[in-house]
Amino acid sequence: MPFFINVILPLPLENHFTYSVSKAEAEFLKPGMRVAVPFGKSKIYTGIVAEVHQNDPQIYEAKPVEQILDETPVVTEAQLKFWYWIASYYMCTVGEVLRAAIPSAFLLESETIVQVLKGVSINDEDLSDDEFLLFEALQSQSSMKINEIIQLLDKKTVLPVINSLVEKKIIAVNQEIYEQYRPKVERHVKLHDKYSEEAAMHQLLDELSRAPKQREVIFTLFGMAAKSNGAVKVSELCKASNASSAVIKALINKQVLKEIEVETSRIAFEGGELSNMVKLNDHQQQALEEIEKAFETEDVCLLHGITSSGKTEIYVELIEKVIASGKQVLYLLPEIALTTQLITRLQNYFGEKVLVFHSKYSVNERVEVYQNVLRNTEKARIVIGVRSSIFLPFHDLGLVIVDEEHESTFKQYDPAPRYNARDLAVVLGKMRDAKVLLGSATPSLESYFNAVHNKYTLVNLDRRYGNVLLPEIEIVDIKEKHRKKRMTGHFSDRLLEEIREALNEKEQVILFQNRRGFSPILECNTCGHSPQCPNCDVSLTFHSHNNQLRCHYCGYHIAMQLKCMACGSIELSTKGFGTEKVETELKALFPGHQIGRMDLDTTRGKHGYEKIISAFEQGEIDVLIGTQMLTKGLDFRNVRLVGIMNADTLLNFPDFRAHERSFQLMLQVSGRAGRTQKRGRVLIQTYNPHHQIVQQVSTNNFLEMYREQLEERRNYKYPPFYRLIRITLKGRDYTRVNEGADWLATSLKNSLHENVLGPEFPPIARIRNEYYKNILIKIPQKQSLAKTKNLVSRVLQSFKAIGAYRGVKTVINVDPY
DNA sequence: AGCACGCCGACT
DNA sequence: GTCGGCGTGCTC
Repeated sequence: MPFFINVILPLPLENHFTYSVSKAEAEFLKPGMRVAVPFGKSKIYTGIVAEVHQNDPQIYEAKPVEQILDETPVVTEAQLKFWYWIASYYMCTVGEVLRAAIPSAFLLESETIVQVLKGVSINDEDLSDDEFLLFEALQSQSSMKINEIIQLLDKKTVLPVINSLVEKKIIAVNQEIYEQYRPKVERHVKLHDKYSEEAAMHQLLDELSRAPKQREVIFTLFGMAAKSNGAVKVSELCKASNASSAVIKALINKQVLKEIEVETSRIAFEGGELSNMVKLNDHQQQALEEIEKAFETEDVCLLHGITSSGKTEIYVELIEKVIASGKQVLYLLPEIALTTQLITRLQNYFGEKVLVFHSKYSVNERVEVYQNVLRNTEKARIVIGVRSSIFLPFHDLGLVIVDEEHESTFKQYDPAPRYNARDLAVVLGKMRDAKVLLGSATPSLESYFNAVHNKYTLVNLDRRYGNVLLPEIEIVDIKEKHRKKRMTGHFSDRLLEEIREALNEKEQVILFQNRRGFSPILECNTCGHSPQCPNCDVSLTFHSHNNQLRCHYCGYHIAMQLKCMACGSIELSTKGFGTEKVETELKALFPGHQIGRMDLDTTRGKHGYEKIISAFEQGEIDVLIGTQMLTKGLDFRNVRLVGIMNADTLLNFPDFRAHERSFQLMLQVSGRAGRTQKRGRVLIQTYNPHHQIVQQVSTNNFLEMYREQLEERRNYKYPPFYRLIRITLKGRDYTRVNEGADWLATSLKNSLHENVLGPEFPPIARIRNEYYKNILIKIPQKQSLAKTKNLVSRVLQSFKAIGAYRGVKTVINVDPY
């Protein structure tokens, strides 16, 4: 009886694919192993074995697997189960989950390689120009990839050329599979074995008497090798002996030194003293005890601890106990780059038991982290990571901590799977019998609701560490200030006064300006026209540092215009304001002080953030202007004043979570002020000083915000009372998108009635020349989630079958955030 | 998602 | 008349 395997391919395809294997292979293969399989006419993909079975697929003939890539599974059965859950909940394919879940270096893809056959003689006249060009190129390069050929011939369809040459028996094509992961090797050298005898050694030194540099190297090597059993890193030897690598190379050539390559880890913890456990204060101790007590019977706990109340120390205590019991800990953070301070702290406590899983890590680094977790090594006791680390192959997970659980970056927006790592943490916790701790100074309404309704246990921590006072929050009515002419650019007299005072006392200031999306746009004073992006429905924004007009959505840019593009007038002005504008104004107002800016533009590059942050920490920057990224986890000691330039842009955002977000954001920024004994001050500039959210921020009244917003959510049927599924339609053809959206909404309304909203154009209805339209489905608590999703899939399937709506793509987002 | 096969416009 | 564009359908 023949054997088969079902394979998950990293593609957005619903079906599973069956391949045939031999009996021996069937016995060897286990779910979770990688196999290379042919797919389609010419491609080879890496897939994960989902099942080994003997059910012959009657309707087609299964192809044999190309190659087995693993000796042991790289994906555990528990992970597979988790993947299927995710695919079903977030309405995507398992293949898409696979893509997101394992490091891309694990997924080798085939590359077609073209080579000239040996000993062919050709007749020029038999070949077309392109064929000849390719043949010529292959004379010098021996092999070429398809992409290279496309570049060489400068056209898209090169296959006919290749096929023709294959037919003429001039070239051959091969599939090559690349193992992308390469272990990192370091060059070490040691003394050649023949010098182990003392006599030989003396002779060598005599021989080298006329080569002082080389002698020096040998002596240095002695000194170093004593400590490291023989072999020494080349780079270190160079440094220590002050010799160039040429000297060492000469010694290697003379066979005095022997070169060896040592595999090393890219993710090693680089030394550093371990610090002792911090002593918890009474409030922290109490919170810790409450959490531990809750975990005796409950699975999920929400820690509501105000900013700088010392949540991290509580985490550390919990982690300590969990790893002592031999289990693993996952610590999820919204953005790693912004929390280097926290990572350093944890590494100081736990040393090399901590692994970090970064979005900016290279593929190789990711593979190493993954493999350490898979092998359950000593390094992988604690993993700190961003949302994707929820997919790591934990063996024995004891605790998942989701820090800053309200953060929207836990939700993946694009591509599928559009998962929320915070929610998945709770699911994973259930599946793996691990405890889950959600922590935040400003919990999300959803989590707080769950806590209030006894789904989670709520633990409060409302005292700042060291009893630091909460900052004093002052609201500045800029409408009033404008009327009284007390504004200088975007600064009110109050704000300027406070900045001046802080600077005089050599203290630092943070100014918060929401998103660069509100950067200045160019506007003609004569006709009011402002330059638009040709591909998207947005105005181009002005960037002064390179004097460009830029689209944030597609990257389109043109040089700054001197004349209005519509009427030719030269009277142009910039409207709206972003971080750049604030910076310019401030520099003019405080010429003697260092002013820094932190936003997407200035933090580009691998160490962008760190540079700015450390410059601020070192006091090289007096005033730091920034966007959202300032709000997270940074702990600056000397910040006296935080200014929120304009609260209204936040509040008026067209989203049902806008108010909740504004509250969270403003409170988080405020938390940056006065983290030491001296009381900090926060100034909020707004046109709506009586807005309830602004008021609630100023009185730090989370509960009132929670109750009020919850009431709105109830009234307008939003989470946590209703669950949401958003369907986005997009396509190049405006009419098709429109009509398709109408059809889809109508069909859904047939069964779901008033709980289908839209279709509506999103705020930006066209991006990269594609038109967008949204349909929102609201699911009441008592309505079955699974049944609703089933219905949605069925309707979508019929939609895709309608010819008139061809070219309209649909995107499903479950629990949009 | 890719990629091949198939049908219509701008060139030799 | 072909070359080369993109639109449709399939992939175990």
